[in-house]
Amino acid sequence: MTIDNLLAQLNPPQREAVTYLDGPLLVLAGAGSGKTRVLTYKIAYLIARAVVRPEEILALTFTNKAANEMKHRVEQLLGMDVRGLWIGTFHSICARILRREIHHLGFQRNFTIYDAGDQLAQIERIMQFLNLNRDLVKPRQVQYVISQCKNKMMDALAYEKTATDFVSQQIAKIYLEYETALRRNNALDFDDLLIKPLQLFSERKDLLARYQERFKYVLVDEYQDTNKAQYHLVRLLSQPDRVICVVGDEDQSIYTWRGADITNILSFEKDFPDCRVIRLEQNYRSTQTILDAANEVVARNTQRLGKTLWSENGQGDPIEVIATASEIDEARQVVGIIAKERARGIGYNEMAILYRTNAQSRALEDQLRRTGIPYTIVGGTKFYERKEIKDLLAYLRVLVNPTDSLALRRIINVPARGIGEVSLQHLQDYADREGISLYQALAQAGRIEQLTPRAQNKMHHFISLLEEIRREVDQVNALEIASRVVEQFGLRAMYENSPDPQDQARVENINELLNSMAQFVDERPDPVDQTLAAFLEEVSLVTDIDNWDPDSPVVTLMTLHSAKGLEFPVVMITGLEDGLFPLSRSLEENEEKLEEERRLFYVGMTRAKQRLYLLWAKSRRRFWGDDFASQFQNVPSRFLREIPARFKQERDLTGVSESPATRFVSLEDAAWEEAAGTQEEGQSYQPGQVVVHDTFGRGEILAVESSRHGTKLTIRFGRAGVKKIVAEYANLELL
DNA sequence: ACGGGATAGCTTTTT
DNA sequence: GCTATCCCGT
Repeated sequence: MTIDNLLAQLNPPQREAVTYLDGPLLVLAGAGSGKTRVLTYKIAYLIARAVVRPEEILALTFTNKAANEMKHRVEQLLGMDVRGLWIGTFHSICARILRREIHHLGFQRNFTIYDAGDQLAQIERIMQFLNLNRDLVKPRQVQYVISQCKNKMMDALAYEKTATDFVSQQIAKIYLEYETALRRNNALDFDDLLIKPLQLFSERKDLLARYQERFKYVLVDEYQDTNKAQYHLVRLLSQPDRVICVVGDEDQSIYTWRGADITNILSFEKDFPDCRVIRLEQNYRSTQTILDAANEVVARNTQRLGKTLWSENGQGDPIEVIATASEIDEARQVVGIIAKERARGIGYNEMAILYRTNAQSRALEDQLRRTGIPYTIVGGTKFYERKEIKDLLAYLRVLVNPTDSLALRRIINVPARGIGEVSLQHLQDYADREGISLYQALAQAGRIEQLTPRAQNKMHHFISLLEEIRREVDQVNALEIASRVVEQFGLRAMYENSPDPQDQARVENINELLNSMAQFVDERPDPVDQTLAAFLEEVSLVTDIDNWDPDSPVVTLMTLHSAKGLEFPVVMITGLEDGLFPLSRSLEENEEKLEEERRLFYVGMTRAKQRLYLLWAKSRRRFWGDDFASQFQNVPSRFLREIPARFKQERDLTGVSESPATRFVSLEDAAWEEAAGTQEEGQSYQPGQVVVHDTFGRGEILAVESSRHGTKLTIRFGRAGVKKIVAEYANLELL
């Protein structure tokens, strides 16, 4: 395609964004305004005009899927291969840099990437080692603090200095130990992937200069969701010529909870005073009704640069707001909508069901399965978290990086081979004494006097087999290694002859992993790309959404977060209840949290091209609180009220749930319904009501939750803050 | 050393 | 309610 043809396909602001090359550029791209198009065309333009060569471009995206699509699109536009182009997520690009350079920081190139689960396991182990009571701080909390620190680029020593109270001092200790453990294991966690390159570049200016020289043009997608580390990385790599183009939408910033810093985009103009700002406000996706409604909602936020979307797609249908009695009824209504849309000629793959939390998929799934509607669930998957899969992966990790003691510990006695707690402790003591890794100690088991000959023997056998396979690791492909591991260590045999159906499922899962490895190998013609190391990197950085196939004829279920960047002709957003969406924590905390929830709602609404359905349930069973399965009484989400009446059509079906044939799924459910019903006979509470408490005074009910133990109310009092109160025991006066 | 039964803790969103 | 971990008897 010629450059002129290319540019002719863009509207004026898009064209300007593509061709502007005189300095830093900020593109504020509203939902559906062709942001991906601008990025791909810009890359194609840079190459076609020979401004830079493909290998001199660095493009950073939010998902691997986006990266792959953009790359294909660029190749299509140019009609040529762009192999050298650096395009990928921040994490994968950083991993790529580190695989080449990390030896400068004292790590080895074959480092392991720890996911959240590994992180947690490592923290738990350290806490055990330090003899710390789990009641003092929960491992989860420590993990959170460490991650937040890393996102702010605060290392363990710096954190230690700020730790004034006892608990933070303990966390600081764990943090310090955690860092040494990772170093010893030659492992990096997700946050390290972003931080280590920064460390590298600050220690080795020569390397920085090399990469700065290499990347003549830097592009960043979803700039509103970058954190401090990513921000610094981008700034660093775009120097000295500041040849940079960032694209983002502050209204779609939905990841501040994991360190994304909305000020990165809000103050881009301050960081690059001579930058050009281009707004893309024409939306090519949704109907005017959907856009207007979304605009009205998000306009309530204060943290924004501001823009107003418009489209030429016509008014379209009003937004349907449907009130249902329970999550089961809500799911039934969803099924009804799908059937109706099908009759109108909408395909299954053109519909999406979105929700705030993964747990909500369950009720929906039940109904879809029951009615035979084909569906797929994106995210929330725990495939890689299953025991048998983690075990197999741990074997593979040890083969690639024997110093990964976390992985080695996991498999040293799986399947049971007679290396128990005591022997393991002796082994560890020896390793500590000699200052060597657990793996090295294992190789010297014969020299450890404390071990019984029997244990020495078992260890010798185990390590010989590992070593034998390890010799092949770089010679043959990932699949071959894995199948050998499965066969020779008897990972499948462990479950194969069990009568337990769960064990049969484990066998299938192992087969499924081997299958995906076969596919991995098949997809890569070059043996260099088929290695085990490459596979392990892929599984740690690739997510569910990356493998999601938009053309498969099934309805898609996913969280609102996962839906970012996608679009569907028909979108259903479920669980629009105060306390669920927006989630109660954001209501109990501050206005900023609520604004983020609102942006999330905005993201959800703007996924819809033609029709948008918003559903809520008056009563919902949630696995939460002390009693794990309690029934919550809900009022509609405040977000629903924020949509002006002229854009919506409301249907109240809260009273029509009594169709006895399908009403109760089981006796047990009936009991729950009854439990929820009883309280309505006496005093009935509803979120939003104002009550007076003897000691706490006036307060507003935020949530009503009923379980075996009675009705529990979450109330925000003027002075005492948010409290949880059992209604039966408190003398509450309704106002 | 290992398997069975009791029990604690869990669910916000994810690269 | 589910599951991962703990505790105990063999």
